[in-house]
Amino acid sequence: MSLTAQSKKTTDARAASPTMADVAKRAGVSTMTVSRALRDGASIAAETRDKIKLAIEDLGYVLDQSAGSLSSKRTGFVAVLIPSINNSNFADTSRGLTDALVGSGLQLLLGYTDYSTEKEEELIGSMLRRRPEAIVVTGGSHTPKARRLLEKSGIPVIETWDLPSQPIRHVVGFSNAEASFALVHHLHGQGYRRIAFIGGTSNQDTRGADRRAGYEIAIAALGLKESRVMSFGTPPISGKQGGEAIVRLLEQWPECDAAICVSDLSAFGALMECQRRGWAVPQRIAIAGFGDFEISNQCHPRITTVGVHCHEIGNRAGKLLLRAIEGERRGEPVPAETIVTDYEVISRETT
Amino acid sequence: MSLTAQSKKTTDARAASPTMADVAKRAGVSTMTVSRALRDGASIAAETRDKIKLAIEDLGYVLDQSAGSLSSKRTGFVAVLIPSINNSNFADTSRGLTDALVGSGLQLLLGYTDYSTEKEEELIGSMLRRRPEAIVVTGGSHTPKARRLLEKSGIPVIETWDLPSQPIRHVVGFSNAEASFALVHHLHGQGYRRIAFIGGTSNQDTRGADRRAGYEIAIAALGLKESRVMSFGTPPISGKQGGEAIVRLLEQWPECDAAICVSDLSAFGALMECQRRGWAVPQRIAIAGFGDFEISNQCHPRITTVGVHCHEIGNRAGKLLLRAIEGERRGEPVPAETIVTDYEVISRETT
DNA sequence: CTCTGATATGTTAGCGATAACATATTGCGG
DNA sequence: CCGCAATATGTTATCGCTAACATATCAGAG
Repeated sequence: MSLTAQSKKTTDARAASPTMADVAKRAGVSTMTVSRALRDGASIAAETRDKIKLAIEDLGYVLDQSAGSLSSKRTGFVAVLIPSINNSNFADTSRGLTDALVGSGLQLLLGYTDYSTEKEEELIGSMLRRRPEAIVVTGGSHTPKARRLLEKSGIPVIETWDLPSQPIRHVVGFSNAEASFALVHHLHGQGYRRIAFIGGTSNQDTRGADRRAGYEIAIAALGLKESRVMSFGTPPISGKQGGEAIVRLLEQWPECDAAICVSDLSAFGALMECQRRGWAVPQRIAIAGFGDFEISNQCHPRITTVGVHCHEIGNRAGKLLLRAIEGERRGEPVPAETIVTDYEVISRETT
Repeated sequence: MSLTAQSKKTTDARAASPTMADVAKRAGVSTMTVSRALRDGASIAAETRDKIKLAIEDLGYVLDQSAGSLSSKRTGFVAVLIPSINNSNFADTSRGLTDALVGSGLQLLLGYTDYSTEKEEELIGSMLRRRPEAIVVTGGSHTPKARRLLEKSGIPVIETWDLPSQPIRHVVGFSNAEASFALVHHLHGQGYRRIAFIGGTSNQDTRGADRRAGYEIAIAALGLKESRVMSFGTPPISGKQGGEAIVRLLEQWPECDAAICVSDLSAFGALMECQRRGWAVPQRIAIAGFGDFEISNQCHPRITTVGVHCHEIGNRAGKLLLRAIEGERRGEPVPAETIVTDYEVISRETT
């Protein structure tokens, strides 16, 4: 207390961050001018801008965007909910989104639902509290409350990776059931007749459930009498679980000549387990996956799978939401859009 | 214009989201009471709380946290920068962070640097503009400006996955060089003498560079005359690149009996390529990775690697930052802490 | 010279919540 | 039945920034 008393505002508690007012004062301009200098090409004299930049440097000033958003109603971010951080498919989708948003001033705020709709509901709540400018969710299956939150959010909502029968608004995705159906057809075309399906034990992973449904429908449509579904592990099932599942599968139905796994990861695990046990793939049993993960094209033998255009899903979702945000901003009506993305069976060495 | 004119505040432009004032009005209380009802155990009459909850339901009100943070100085999130979304090591670390932060009211805001310090600098800027309560970065290598930003940020800073010689503040990590050194020693102990190193062509990935440095030091320390470094591809190198690299390696140094790959992913690619070419692993050449990715324990044969405790790194970083935030809040001095995490060589079938 | 329309900057009034400080209201011991 | 502490609620003043609307300056047309 014996030292010189200083201005309360500037030296209170270990130097609170400088504000725009501090910068303005130092540069000898008004805060509004600072604000303008910090953003787009508002008309600012080069000299003034330089003075301001200097003051900012000197003070180590960093704009407080949350204060700015309160005033401007623009938070500059988009909420994106994906099931898991550790799935290259969704990683690709968020990469696609990021790519689409470059230069738009929008950032991604990612949230992970762990394949749980309850967790999704919670996340939607906490995202919405931060006022994103749009929200992208994975799949079309939500808790009633989550759905209500999305519907009333007042921002563009995009459901991805599925074609929900009752979309909330925009959709960018494909039919997992149809893609799975196509894969069964492909195996059938290659001569396989006793085709099994390996997946998780619950329907929490709705895309996994859809793929199983597509499998069942295809089996029936092809007149293959028996459907053989081996459920093992909580979705999303891991490589290890894929390995265990194929062992059980061949114990239960030794006559199987092909197995479709719910994802490439489980297909990979199944393949490795077969190698460990000396079961020739595809001679003893053919294996196919889903999703075209990088690993499927690297391992030996390479895994037959269904390529889904993950990056494109994200990219088109990103472009769509930019249009939607822009449209809403200028008060134009933005019609709900459904974009159906492509998929294709990629035949490789395991079938 | 012929319809009944309504209150400007409430029916302006397609129903702007209701505010706390709307809720307060409907519930017949003040905004402060609503604010209290929405948070921790402030003293609120049960009856009042119910009235408020009802009003919130009716209006579909969602708290605007950005407005709240402006006033309370608490944004409720922590910035986390990791090199890549598509690397299970970093995924595990952010999982560990998330786990540590459960119940603290803090959320993670993830950013991906793509192994680029320029991108990191940019991200640090945009993160800081949103006023996180702490920031966790990967590695100890930053641009000068990024470093300055972090130092002046006024929030707890934690560097992870490395032991920087001049830490900014807190550190949770291990020495990649040391771990790599240990792996070379292990291979040497198994009888391998002509050990090579496979990695990327640049030092952008500093952890990769550290691992190579550890390899070189070990080679010298063990008196193995020649160090054989095969650089191929821009880090982080993929499985495919690992596969190409091992082919080149054995063209250039056919006498090699072991290869250490900069990461498990490249080790996996190398292993698969060997299988494809009929080179027996580990008889023709032993292969080791780094990071103990799940895949290394699933493939066949299983890959020798170095287990680093990714989840623990994240978890301890999370706990550390909670302490630091709490300490700063109550004005206590928070000493810089360095937490060194463990690693271990995991010997499996490829060596 | 005056007027017009760029260009550059300032002023004022919030954005929607919360901190901090009142002010009722209640319960209960004395 | 008074007074004091605990409980429940209200008031006021920001938080740091930007929208919207002035205002000032200046070049060149008329």
